[in-house]
Amino acid sequence: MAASNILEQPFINITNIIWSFDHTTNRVNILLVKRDNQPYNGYWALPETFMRFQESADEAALRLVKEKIGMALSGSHTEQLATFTNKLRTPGDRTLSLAYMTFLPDKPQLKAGYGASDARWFSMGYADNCYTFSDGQQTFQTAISSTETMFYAKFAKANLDPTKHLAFDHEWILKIACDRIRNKLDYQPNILLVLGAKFTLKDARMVYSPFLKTPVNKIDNSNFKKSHNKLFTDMGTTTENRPGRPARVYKLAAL
Amino acid sequence: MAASNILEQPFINITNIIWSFDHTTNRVNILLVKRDNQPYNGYWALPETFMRFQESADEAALRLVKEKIGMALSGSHTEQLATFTNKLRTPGDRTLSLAYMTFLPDKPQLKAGYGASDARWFSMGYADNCYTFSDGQQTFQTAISSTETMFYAKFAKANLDPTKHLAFDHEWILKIACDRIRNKLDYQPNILLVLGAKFTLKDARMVYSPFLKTPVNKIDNSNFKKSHNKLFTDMGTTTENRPGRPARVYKLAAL
DNA sequence: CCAAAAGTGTTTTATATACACCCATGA
DNA sequence: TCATGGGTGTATATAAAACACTTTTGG
Repeated sequence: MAASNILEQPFINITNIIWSFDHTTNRVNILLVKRDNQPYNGYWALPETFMRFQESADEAALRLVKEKIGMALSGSHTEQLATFTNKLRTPGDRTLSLAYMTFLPDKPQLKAGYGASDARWFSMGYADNCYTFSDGQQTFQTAISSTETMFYAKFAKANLDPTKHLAFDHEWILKIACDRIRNKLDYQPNILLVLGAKFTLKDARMVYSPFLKTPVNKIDNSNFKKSHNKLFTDMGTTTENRPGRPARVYKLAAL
Repeated sequence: MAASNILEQPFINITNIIWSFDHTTNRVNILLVKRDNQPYNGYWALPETFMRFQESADEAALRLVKEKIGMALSGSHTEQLATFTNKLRTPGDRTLSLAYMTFLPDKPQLKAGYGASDARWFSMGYADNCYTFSDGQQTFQTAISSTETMFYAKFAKANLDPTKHLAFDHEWILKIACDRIRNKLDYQPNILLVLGAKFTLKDARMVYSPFLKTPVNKIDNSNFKKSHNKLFTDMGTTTENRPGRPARVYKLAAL
């Protein structure tokens, strides 16, 4: 595609990291799509859309969720991550990405199609230097580089294998996303919205686990409750048919 | 792929909050310019520029600094704040702002001109609900609203007085900026770059003071040192000709 | 009554706050 | 040697971490 428009400004792209939680595997997930167009044809990538003239970026992010998963959400589930404008991030044309994160209250089945050849949930894990996302067959990981310049310097030189790497700078964007969520875990854990309206403390610890790179049973429930009870509101008790004392349920406290 | 038509995507604007420190008044300052074109002609505003096709947003922010103050800076003095895309933020045309912050190592004299009818330093203070910025004649303040929707709802209805209010949503952008700096004061106080290469603990406390909404002498030097010494590197002692023990000087520790 | 799941309490340790005291310099 | 500016130390309060213990359910 040839540059450019009259204004000589880059294209504006919305990139959305869509988070969910699988209550059977107790794992945090993100949505990845397999690209069906150039550039990076055949690569897995974060869902993207171009921004339209008569919408805000937040609205575009929500439209993307509706297009990909057919789920209408309120703005309270979406937040801005950052804007990525490095010149090396797109081959050929200049495109900048406004990155958002959406926290789905459940994990819907994915329909095929919608402009991509495939769309799947990838469950989150962690390694020493990075976070991992796997669908059982393929595993991708967040960028290792710690600074933007380091990342793009490597990135521009590399010829990426589509079975090991995501399209564009999406491994960098994902790194920024995971770091951001981790930093907000102790004062504004919006990531818990993936648990739906109510959750138990164990649910919450299972969400925290990969971000803290700590197994769930290593996160002490007593201490966890004490340090986070300002963030949660008690909503009563569950009635589940299983051995053991029923757990209390909480919701995120209003800021 | 759509979007190559300029009518289908908003304009991209770079807004830069340029911070400095006045060593005679011991006050933190920001640069404001008086607009000389529509919209908001005659209003004071944050410095802005349109983004060019062959530059990153970070480069555009640095170009803006060079145009406004004639100072060539490295990227390490600039950081991204957020991107503002609300539909109500610009009358008529849709324009989104990529907001950056630049921390100048000193406070240069401002030359007139450069596309604005005036450009001045405004020194920072604080009131109960907001931060204030004054040049001695006029005082502007950061937005009072606590959420984005609240701010823009009020903003769209108001007919703003140019002697009391900044152009566009700049009072909101400034609020986000001050809040961000405040939050990072205890783990990544880049705002201290306004003090130049070296600074004393008292200098640092004078920068912290308005963000914490606390008078300098209420910030205990002993405790301040203990809780921030991981962030600072000792660089020796000053030799100033004034009564009192010479202060140690520090620089920001490398992350 | 036992095992499983969850919640409570206590001790230890680290960090934050308040405040008293000591040191180095110029006049 | 005194006032001024700056650094050091201690005692107290508060919060974090580790871990032992009690409660509630199903079988």
